[in-house]
Amino acid sequence: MKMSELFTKTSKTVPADETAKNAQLLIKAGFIHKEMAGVYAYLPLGLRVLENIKTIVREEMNALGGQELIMTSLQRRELWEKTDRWDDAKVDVWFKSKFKNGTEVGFGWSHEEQITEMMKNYISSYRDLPANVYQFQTKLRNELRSKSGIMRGREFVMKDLYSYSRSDTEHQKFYDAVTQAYLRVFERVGLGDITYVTFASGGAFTQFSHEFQTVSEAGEDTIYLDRSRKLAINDEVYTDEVLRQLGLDKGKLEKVQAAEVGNIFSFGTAKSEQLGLYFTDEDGTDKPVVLGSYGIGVTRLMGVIVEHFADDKGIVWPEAVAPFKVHLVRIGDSEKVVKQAEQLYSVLTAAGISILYDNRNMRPGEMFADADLIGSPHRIVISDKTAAAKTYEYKARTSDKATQMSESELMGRFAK
RNA sequence: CGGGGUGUGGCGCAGUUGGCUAGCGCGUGCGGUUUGGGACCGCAAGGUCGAAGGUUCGAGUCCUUUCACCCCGACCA
Repeated sequence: MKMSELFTKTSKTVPADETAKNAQLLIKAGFIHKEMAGVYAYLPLGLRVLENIKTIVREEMNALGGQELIMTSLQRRELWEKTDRWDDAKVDVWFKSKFKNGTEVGFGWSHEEQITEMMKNYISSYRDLPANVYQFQTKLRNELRSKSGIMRGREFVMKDLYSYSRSDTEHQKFYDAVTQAYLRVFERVGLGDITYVTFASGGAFTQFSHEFQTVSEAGEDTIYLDRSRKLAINDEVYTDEVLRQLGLDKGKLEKVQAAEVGNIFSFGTAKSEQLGLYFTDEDGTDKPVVLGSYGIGVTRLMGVIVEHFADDKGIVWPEAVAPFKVHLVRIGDSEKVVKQAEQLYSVLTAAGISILYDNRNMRPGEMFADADLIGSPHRIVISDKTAAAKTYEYKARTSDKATQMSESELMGRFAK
C-alpha cells in the first residue's frame, strides 16, 4: 500500500485522557479510533493486525478440527434464564434492550448458552460427536469501568471455541489439545516466552480452569509463576492447599502482573443438563454431552503485543502480526529514485510480501519517525545514494544499524 | 458503584478579582526557501468555550441541573 493513499495519519500528540500505552501508541500511529470509553474502532492498519492474529488463531483452531461459524449478537432472554444468568445480580455486564413489542433481548457478552442451545438441533446421536465449533465475535460487556485501552473494553473481539464430547476422556483429550494449540498461538504471535498456563478458578464446574497469562505490567491479574516448570497460579486460587495439590514450591514462585489472553474451561455435563443437550449413546441410553469452552481475547492480545514490544520510538510488531512486513521510505523524488522505489514496490508486492510504501516525499526525519511509530519489522530506504549505487538500505525495526545490500541480499531477508 | 479530577478550533494547552474582537503551539490550506532523523519564513482558514437553565449592564470565568471523559478503589462465571 502506498502511504499517500492511506487515509489515516500519524499524530505527534495523543488525547490527554488516554493513559494506556497500547491505546496511546495505536491512536498516535493511526491503528485505532476511540469512539467512547472502552470502545474502539479498528482502522486499516489496526484491522490488518487484527486479521493477522485471527488468521493464526483460525489456523490453529481448524487444525484441532474446529468449525467456524458466527452467532448473533442479539440473544434471547429465556435461554439465559434456564442457566440463571439473565439476572443483573448474577451477571453484571449485561447490555439489554427491548424489541418494539416489548420483548427483552440481551447483547451477547458470551455465547455458551446460545451455541449450546443451537447445537441441540444437530446433536442427537453419539455419531454426531465430538463436535467443536468456534467463532470470532464482538462481545459486548457493560463493564463498570473500562481501562487499559484496548485491553479491557466494553466492546472487543474474542475467539470462542466450544467443544461437545461423548465422555470425560474424550473431552480431556480435546482440552489438552486446545492447551497445546493455544500455546502455539501465543508462540506464533511472539509472546511464547512470557505466556504461562495458569491455574485459575474453575467456577461452579471444576476446581480449576486454565488461563493463559502473559507477563505484562499492564495486565490486571497477579500470578505466581514457576519459570522452570512454565506454570503459574492465579492469585485468586493461591493457597497453601492448592500449592501442595499442584506440587508447587512456594519458595520458587515469582509474583508478577500478567494479562489474561486466554482462558479454557471444562463444564462437565452440568450445563448440558440445564439446557437439555443429550445424545443417545451406542448402548441406546441418553447421556448429557460433555462441554468445554475456550476463549482468546483477540483485541486484548493485540494490546498486549503493543505493550510488550514497543520502545520509545513507537510500536514494534512481531513479524507474524505486523500490518506490513516492509516499510519502504523513499527520500527525494528524482527520476532514478522514484524508479528504484516503484520497482522494488512491485517486486515485493508480486512476491506476496506486504509493503507500506512511503511515497509522500516528505522530509526524511518525518518519514523515519512514522516508520518507527508504525512499527513494521523491516525498513528499506531508497535515496539518491542507493539509486546511484544500485543498492538498498536495510534496517530492522529492532536494530539501530542500517546496512546497504544488493537486491538479492535484500530478497533473502524475506525468503519464506 | 464509592472517592478524586477534567471538559475552551482536529490534537495539546493558556485565559488574572466576571470587562473590550477568546489566545498560543502542533496540525491544515496557499506561496516561497529547504530535503538523511519530526526544517524555516510569510499569509490564511478554523472555536462561542460539553449541554441546558439562571444571576448580571456584561459570563469561558459565578450559581443550579445535566452529560461525557480520565484516574484510584471495588467488580471481572
